[in-house]
Amino acid sequence: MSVKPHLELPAVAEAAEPPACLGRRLRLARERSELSLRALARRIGVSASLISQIEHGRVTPSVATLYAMANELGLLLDELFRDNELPAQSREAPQTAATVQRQSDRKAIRLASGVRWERLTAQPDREVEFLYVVYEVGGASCAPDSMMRHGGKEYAYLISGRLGVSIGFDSFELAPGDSVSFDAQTPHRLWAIGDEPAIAVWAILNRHGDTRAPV
Amino acid sequence: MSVKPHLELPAVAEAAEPPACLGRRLRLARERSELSLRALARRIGVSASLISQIEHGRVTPSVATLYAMANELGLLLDELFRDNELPAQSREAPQTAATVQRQSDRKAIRLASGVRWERLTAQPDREVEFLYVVYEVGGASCAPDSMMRHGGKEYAYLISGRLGVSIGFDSFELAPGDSVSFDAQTPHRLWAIGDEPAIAVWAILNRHGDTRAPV
DNA sequence: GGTATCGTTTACTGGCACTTAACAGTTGGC
DNA sequence: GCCAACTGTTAAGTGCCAGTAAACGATACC
Repeated sequence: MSVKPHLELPAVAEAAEPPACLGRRLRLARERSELSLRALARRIGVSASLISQIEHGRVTPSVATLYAMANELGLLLDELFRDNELPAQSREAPQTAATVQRQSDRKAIRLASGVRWERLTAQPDREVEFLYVVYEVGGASCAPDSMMRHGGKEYAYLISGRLGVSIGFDSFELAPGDSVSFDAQTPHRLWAIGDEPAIAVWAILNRHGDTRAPV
Repeated sequence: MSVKPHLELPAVAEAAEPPACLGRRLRLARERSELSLRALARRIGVSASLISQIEHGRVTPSVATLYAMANELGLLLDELFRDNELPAQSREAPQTAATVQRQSDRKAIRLASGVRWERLTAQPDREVEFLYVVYEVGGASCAPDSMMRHGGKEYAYLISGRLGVSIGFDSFELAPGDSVSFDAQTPHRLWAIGDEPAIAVWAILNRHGDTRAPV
């Protein structure tokens, strides 16, 4: 990062230096979203060539640009460049106990309403559903004028975006870092607020009968 | 972001523009960590004045710098600048049902071993512990040569950093986005790997007797 | 008083995050 | 065929701003 001081106290940590894989991931995400270079560029107000260069690692974007890209592609900044490179090492670890669920091979389902569920447990679990949920912009857990009811309890932690939560007659707006928990018997509805997808971790307990239907 | 094109297709979304509160949050985080400007600056290899300017919003840092700062302060990039400003609005919402737990007023406990637990539920919950856990660099759930056993089941989703997981005789290394789940009866141990804190969301189910003790 | 800290501010600059423009490879319609 | 409209890539140039050093005023301790 920039010129090193000549005769200064030694810098303890170098750290930083965005990983090389960052560009590759951005490209993968963009392709997954089926956006062309120019389409994405227009959406976030930069040139197409810049995107190309970023994806090729020729330049590192500014925070603003990177942030806008991540937003538009519905992915987390942190996931984006923690861990340098998908580790071939951890792959070698046998899936033995089958307790670990890698991000890359989660089972996912898309709901029509603009919500994506990704199961965080390797196998289906009878007691708990542990989920990574993405509420796309405009997405909601169910139709605008209806609410859910089912058995069990729900716990959620909002990672990013803004999530609208209606539980019974109360409504809340969650910001990243906020969390909710409630009895799933009371009618509830969740939806993304604003112009970025809302991303949350959910734990749903004992939804036995799973009478999942609008009340 | 930079000069606007003169006679070009209109940019659909402006987006981006790091929020003004970013600096304030960084400062709060630094003060919470009890690091001086210069100490932090030295750790991440930049000048102290730069940090000051960033915290005052006079400049926006590069990704590398911001990333390094977030790391050093043990906070998430996404939490850092999604949601512009702590919303006074959501404050006005009555804590009525007491289901929502705001990030800012979580109950936290620090374990001696370099692990911080923050409770994600507004009240203690008898069935489930829903937690935000930070494993500081070098932090671990228990002593290096010991493991935990207790009742119930555990579910974790790694938000950032790297987390070592030993369950029974198996060991794993989790990358951000990965998750684990296991029966808490089998001896287990968790620890941060690498030079950044590991941050995870945990759901711990029915740890009834809570005979939390090294096996 | 000295000499550590602490955080702040000024003035300067070098690099690089951006741009535009031209490029080559497709698809598809007529 | 050949134009048009799209894909992504690259070269060249520049303006800005993320970074620096250095001096600043405060507080604190001996």
